[in-house]
Amino acid sequence: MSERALPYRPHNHQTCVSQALTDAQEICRQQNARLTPIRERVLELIWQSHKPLGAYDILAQLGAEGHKAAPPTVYRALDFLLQYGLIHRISSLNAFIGCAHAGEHHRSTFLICRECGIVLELAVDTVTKAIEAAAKAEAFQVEDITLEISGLCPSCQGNTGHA
Amino acid sequence: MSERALPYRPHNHQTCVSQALTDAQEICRQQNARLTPIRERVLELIWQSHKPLGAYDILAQLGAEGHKAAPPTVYRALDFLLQYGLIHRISSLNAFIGCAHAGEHHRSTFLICRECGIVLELAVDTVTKAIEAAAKAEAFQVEDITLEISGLCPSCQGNTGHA
DNA sequence: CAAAATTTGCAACATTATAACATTTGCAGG
DNA sequence: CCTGCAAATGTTATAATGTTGCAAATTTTG
Ligand SMILES: [Zn+2]
Ligand SMILES: [Zn+2]
Ligand SMILES: [Zn+2]
Ligand SMILES: [Zn+2]
Repeated sequence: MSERALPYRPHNHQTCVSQALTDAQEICRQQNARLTPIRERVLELIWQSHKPLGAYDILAQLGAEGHKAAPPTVYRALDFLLQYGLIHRISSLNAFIGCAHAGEHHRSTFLICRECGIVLELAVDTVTKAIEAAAKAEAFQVEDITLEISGLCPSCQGNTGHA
Repeated sequence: MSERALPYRPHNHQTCVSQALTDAQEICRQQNARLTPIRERVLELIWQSHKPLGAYDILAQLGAEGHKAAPPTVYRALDFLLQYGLIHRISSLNAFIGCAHAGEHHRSTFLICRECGIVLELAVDTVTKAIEAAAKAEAFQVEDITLEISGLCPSCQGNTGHA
């Protein structure tokens, strides 16, 4: 698996998309899961940028390209993609983003730029360890961690809207 | 400020409520903010348990006690309480919970029991430090942290629904 | 091919949150 | 007191997000 580009900087994003789709196909094949056309298309739409996409944005884009779908179609595709770890849900934004570590067991940290909207997904072991230690100290059994950090990405610092 | 009771174990919860309301009054007085009857009542309703409360639950309870309010009334009260750090929003649940550290500058970690719904708010320095270090390593400027851990609280472990 | 299971279509509905504008309330200056 | 402003609340409507239930189509299995 090749190194991923940093989302903030200009890069050949088509590579990100292709890689994500290829990985998804492989992951689904290994688990006998059916990456149907709709599911694959939704995944591709989510990967169209490094900004999270809302369910109704997906719905609108599907509609614009002729496939007039209803909400359940989109939510079911999203459920599938979540289940197989191909996307993540960003709770603080009610939106979805492609997983940058699909296939790898990981706990994610999301750095969300409030200015440009780009999200960087990290899997930092020290953070996970600190969180799990804190939970353990309270005898709490961790199942799922939602860690979303809002702020300014490197590109947007200094670009304070005084223009 | 006295030590707080652990929410999982039986305790005189009225003490939690009284303390929260007293603290809120003091905090608002210091900042020349008006803790109006509606705002205070919403805060009290949120503190009625250690489980997060949805905006429409609040709305229903206000209605049940004669004050037939509309959504904006509740959301405005919630905005006020959020602004002055008297409550927190739990993004993963679309619900609100009383702040256990009102008046203290802190970064919160929420331990959310999926079984009983009780939420424990922690302010653990090692976690905060690890997160800030991870963000700094990416040159990301942190403004807000959402950290919500879902799992089983001590009381609910073992109570696996085979009854 | 036929039965079973999964996936999709579709209509209605539920929940959460906000916009826009009118009215009331609290408070300061005259 | 009362007048005028700003903050807070009331009211109505609507937007945004997410779910239920059932029917039709598709895929898998035997
Ligand atoms: Zn890219
Ligand atoms: Zn940015
Ligand atoms: Zn209590
Ligand atoms: Zn519990």
